[in-house]
Amino acid sequence: MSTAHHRKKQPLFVRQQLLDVAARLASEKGMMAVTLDAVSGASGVSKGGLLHHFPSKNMLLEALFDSLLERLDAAIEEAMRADPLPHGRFTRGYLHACLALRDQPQGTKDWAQVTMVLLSEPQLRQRWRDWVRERSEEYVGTDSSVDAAIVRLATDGLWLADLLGSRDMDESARQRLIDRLVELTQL
Amino acid sequence: MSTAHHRKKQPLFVRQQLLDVAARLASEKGMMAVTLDAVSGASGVSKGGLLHHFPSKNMLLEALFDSLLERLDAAIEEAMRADPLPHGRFTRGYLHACLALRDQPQGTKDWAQVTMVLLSEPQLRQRWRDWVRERSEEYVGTDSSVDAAIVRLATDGLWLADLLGSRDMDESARQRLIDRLVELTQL
DNA sequence: CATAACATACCAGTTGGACGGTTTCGTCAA
DNA sequence: TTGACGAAACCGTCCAACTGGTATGTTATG
Repeated sequence: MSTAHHRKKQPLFVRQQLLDVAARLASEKGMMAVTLDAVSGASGVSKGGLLHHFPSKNMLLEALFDSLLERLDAAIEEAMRADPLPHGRFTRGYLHACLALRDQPQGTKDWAQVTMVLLSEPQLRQRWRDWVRERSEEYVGTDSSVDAAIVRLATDGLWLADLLGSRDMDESARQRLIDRLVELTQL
Repeated sequence: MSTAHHRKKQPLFVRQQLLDVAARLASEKGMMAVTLDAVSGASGVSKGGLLHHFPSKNMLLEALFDSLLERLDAAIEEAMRADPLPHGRFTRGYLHACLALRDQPQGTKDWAQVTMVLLSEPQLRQRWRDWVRERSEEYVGTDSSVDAAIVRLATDGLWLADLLGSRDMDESARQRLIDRLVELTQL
């Protein structure tokens, strides 16, 4: 669809498109709706083509999950660069990265929803666990206070609340909550 | 399996057993593994019998989710009864209920994991959203401070960390974290 | 004996994925 | 510049296993 004026094959583009479609299906219809037929159908790519890019369904899911993690890493790194204070920097980066990812409509639709859906598969849970462990080891010097842990947990909770659409909180209350969380990282 | 010395048919027992098996499959193998064949096979009940108790797969999933919510409600209520201080009582009840549910091996294996897996289906997400909204309206008088909200979010995060098995935290650190959370509800 | 609680058999559609074919691409010699 | 050629990118078809669900039993229970 809409290859437009680019005539050359763009395998990376197709690959990304397949991931996007899989992500959209996952967030909108749930895990059970992510089938090879559905992905290939909704993306206009044949199933053979899909299986060329991702040799199996598991490979597709893992690739999707990895791309989400990369996006999160990039967002965290960006947030940390703008933060002069070392103490609790990673925790604040994690907080702001999660907040930033929920809004941007570009690329993968709903980052949080897709992540959640993918976490329902045990194999991908292990990947997440590894990610968490790596980070917590890396920033043990600056982000291991009790309050920092609480802020990170609350960030996960916020992430969870967002994806479930519990929109009972107005923006000002939300902002006060975030301010308070930032404050907790600095204690 | 193991109807033992009870000769009479026990439809409620069978029903509960079916829910347990579905829960175990969900938490151990993920959402994609929860099929009617798998549930009936693993429980020793025929598929016909399964579909007698739950007219469709959706009905089964919804019933399972409802049973989890009931369990959570009961645990919260129990925790709240033991709490003399009105201010922040629901938040503390929520915290302690989630902590209590994760340990007990009886009945449904891993409460958190199953809940998470079920939340990957959009239809069930709506049920959860309703649950949250009801509670937040009911306890608006005692549990609407910023810190209480943070504690509830952190509880969700803790719940999430537990289910992902991020076991990097030792018990003493965990206890200090919980103490701090309780402290925050009392501010 | 009516109804609930199961089991057994069966079905049409879907599933993941294997397979062989066709087009496009990069590259390197002539 | 060309053209050959192997690899990469993709398509269409086929299939066995499985899917959720129905229809029809059989047995227990009140």
